Amino acid sequence: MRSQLARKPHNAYHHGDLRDALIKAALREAEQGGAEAISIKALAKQLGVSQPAPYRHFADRDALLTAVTAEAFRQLSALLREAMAKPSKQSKLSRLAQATLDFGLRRNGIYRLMFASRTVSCAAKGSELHEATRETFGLVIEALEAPAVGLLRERQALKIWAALHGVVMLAEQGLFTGEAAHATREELVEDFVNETKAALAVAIKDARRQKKAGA
Amino acid sequence: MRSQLARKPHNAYHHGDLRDALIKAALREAEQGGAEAISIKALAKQLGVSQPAPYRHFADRDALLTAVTAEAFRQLSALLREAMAKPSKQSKLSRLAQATLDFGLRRNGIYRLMFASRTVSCAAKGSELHEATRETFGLVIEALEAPAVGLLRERQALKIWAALHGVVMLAEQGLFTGEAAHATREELVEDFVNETKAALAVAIKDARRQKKAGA
DNA sequence: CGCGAATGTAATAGGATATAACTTAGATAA
DNA sequence: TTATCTAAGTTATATCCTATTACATTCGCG
Repeated sequence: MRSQLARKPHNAYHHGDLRDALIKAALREAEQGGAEAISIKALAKQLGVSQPAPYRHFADRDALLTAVTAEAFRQLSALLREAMAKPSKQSKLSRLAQATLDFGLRRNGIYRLMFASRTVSCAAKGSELHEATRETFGLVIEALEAPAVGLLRERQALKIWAALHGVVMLAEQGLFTGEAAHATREELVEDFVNETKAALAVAIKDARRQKKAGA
Repeated sequence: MRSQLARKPHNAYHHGDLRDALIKAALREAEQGGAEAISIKALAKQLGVSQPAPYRHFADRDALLTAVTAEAFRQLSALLREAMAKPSKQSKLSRLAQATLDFGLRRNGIYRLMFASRTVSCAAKGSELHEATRETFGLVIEALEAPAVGLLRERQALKIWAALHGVVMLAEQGLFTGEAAHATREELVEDFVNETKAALAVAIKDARRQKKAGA
């Protein structure tokens, strides 16, 4: 649907590129208040168009939220890619993990929009959103820097990804302030990272041993 | 605020015990659609009272949501307590973990209400909701069946709690359907449980060794 | 019994989603 | 170049929801 030709005017209509403007403005709104903070009416006013104008680009509020969520996933992917690319003495996985935590805490509302709503699970298989989430998860697998031994790699990716989300979730709930405040979020994330590395190392060794025994 | 006397009529006013009825009805609504599915107007209609009647018991929608969330946490606590109490060859931690996963998937909407909104983090220290969440987390610590060695026990509780939530979250997002579907949610949870046990055992041994060395 | 607080109702304001009918601008083709 | 078609936007409106205000009822207590 997005025109790949005509780069400059992109979708230049009466009032400019409303579709993209809506997504960007909605992302700004969600930054603090999450999905609830996104109001079609308010966005329209903010962008200087009439209140029903957005409905020319999105069937309903949910459709807008879906597009916004997809964009958020792409931004997260970009962030993770960047974190993994920059040279560092830390491992790729560690950098990805800390970047995810950072994203989840800094862009709190966006994070909730992405992971705490049912938007994602309703995304159809070929949809923009589905592709965006798969891309992000692909980076997690990449960050493991492990060969594809059986299905173990995917499993470890799932585990570290789950653990990361749990930490972000608890951090936002304030479970780290209180008697357990001694364990910083970063420490817990590093724990999970190390456990993942250890489990992967063991699994790979096992797989090689089996291969050798078989050969 | 809850009257501890007058058990039978409880708070029998004009139309019965509206406050509790609202909370229960709201929980029913949230069961499927999460917090968004809770409409004060609809609840009032359902319970046969006028639309503004609920405002006699809750300052606004948020106040109702907070009370509902607290009730949900108490229900989760009861479930976990039950799972931990029943005799089984599995460990307490394993039973707590699987029960949490079960709750998160079965009562999807309720779960999102509890963990995916900002309601909890806004709960003041002595509030009903805050107490309810602390009680639940207390059960996690209890399930570890570990002595209070330094702060390690709380840290392990945080970690397993975080990991569990991550698994529920990803499961609801459908990340387990697809190429990674081979790893069931239950398997991942059991992985985390075992890692927690292993880490605890090591930590306790270390702590004892240090104590002995010091003595 | 009667008074006051707790509880509930009717009326209403205000904000949000969404649809229908009409208008304008931009592209396309005879 | 102009007629026309379609995409994009506007005004008006229906519907739903939250929330407040002012008024009515009923319960319990002195």
